[in-house]
Amino acid sequence: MDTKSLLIDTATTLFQQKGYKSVGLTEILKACNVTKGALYHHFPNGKEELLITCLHGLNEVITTDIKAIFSRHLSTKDAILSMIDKLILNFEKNDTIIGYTFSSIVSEMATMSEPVRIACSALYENIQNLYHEKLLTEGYSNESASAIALLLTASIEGAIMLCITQNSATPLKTIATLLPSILEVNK
Amino acid sequence: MDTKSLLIDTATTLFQQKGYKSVGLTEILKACNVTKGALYHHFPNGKEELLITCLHGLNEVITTDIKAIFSRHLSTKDAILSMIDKLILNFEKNDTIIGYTFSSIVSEMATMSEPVRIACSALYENIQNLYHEKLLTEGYSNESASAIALLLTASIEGAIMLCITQNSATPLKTIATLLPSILEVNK
DNA sequence: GTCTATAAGACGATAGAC
DNA sequence: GTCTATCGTCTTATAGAC
Repeated sequence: MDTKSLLIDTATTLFQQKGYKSVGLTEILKACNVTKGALYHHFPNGKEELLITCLHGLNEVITTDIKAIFSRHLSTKDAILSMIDKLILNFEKNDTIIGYTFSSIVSEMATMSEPVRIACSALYENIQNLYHEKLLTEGYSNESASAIALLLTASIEGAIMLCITQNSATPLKTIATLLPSILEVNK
Repeated sequence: MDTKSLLIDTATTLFQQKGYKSVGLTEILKACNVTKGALYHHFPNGKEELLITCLHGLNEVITTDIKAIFSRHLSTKDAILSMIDKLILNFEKNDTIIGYTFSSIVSEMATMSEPVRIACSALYENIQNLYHEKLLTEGYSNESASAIALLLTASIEGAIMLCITQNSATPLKTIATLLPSILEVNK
């Protein structure tokens, strides 16, 4: 793998695990055996540019992943439940959720850096759009589809935060039992 | 106000606005005209001890606030809607939600410091207990009351994160339109 | 494109006077 | 209980050799 991709991959994982400020450049560099010179060659504007690139990459990963899950399940309900199952498995393996959430970065950086805020906003918008489209194919109205897409995004992100705080996957499991009825009622 | 309380109040606001790592000790000290010597007299273990004290204080503030709102509204539905209204007002005034959320601290610190994680966990548990009790008085079963309490906490915290990311109160407003039906269905 | 060495500053924390 | 001065350490970022 080329140096640039290696840097992005390593940094993405570390940022998701520890947040932005807690991860030093030296830590990223050590983790993938790259030196400062190389980093500043690929990212002239330094750490923040690296973070934003990571967020763009995450956008693509999440999109293709959700699309794949959605194509395997006809109903939004089954698709969402399968997504949450994957999150739970991910959490129980790594003690943190890598690859899906970026709440640490959002809450740490959204008020500090406008470019980062915009990148995070695009990511959430993207996820909600995927939910929205799936709901439309099931006959939901445009308004209720977008409202439910938002509720799904919010409750899943909130549940992930509770999981991290409690050190347990229970919150995600509980959410999974309640979401089906929400989907049915608002159809 | 005594120096210790002044430090706690100032630090609480700053931590909620900017997160933990982004706020330097010097910034807190300048904001309330206190010197390093005084801070380390009241908090010998430094910044992290100050944070944990802030979280404990936040716990009491949130508890009394939610209890007051709950006593003014008979149904959980009305109480929650009134709570969200207050969050929206808070957000539109300050561009950040001060006094209620601590998501920035959770996601930044939960994986980094075990004492902080425990303090955050206690805070969420407390909030969920308040919801839980209120739901019990309305005749919800014990299990469904605790499940809904969790969903309420998760979806509101998630919505706050979306508000911060999008720089708009719309996510909270949307959540408010959906929560009533969730409360009715699971009764 | 990658390396090392170094700059310049911020950080949390401490010591000792008052 | 509060003050100032200072200590190490860590941080991001740069300069210049290869």
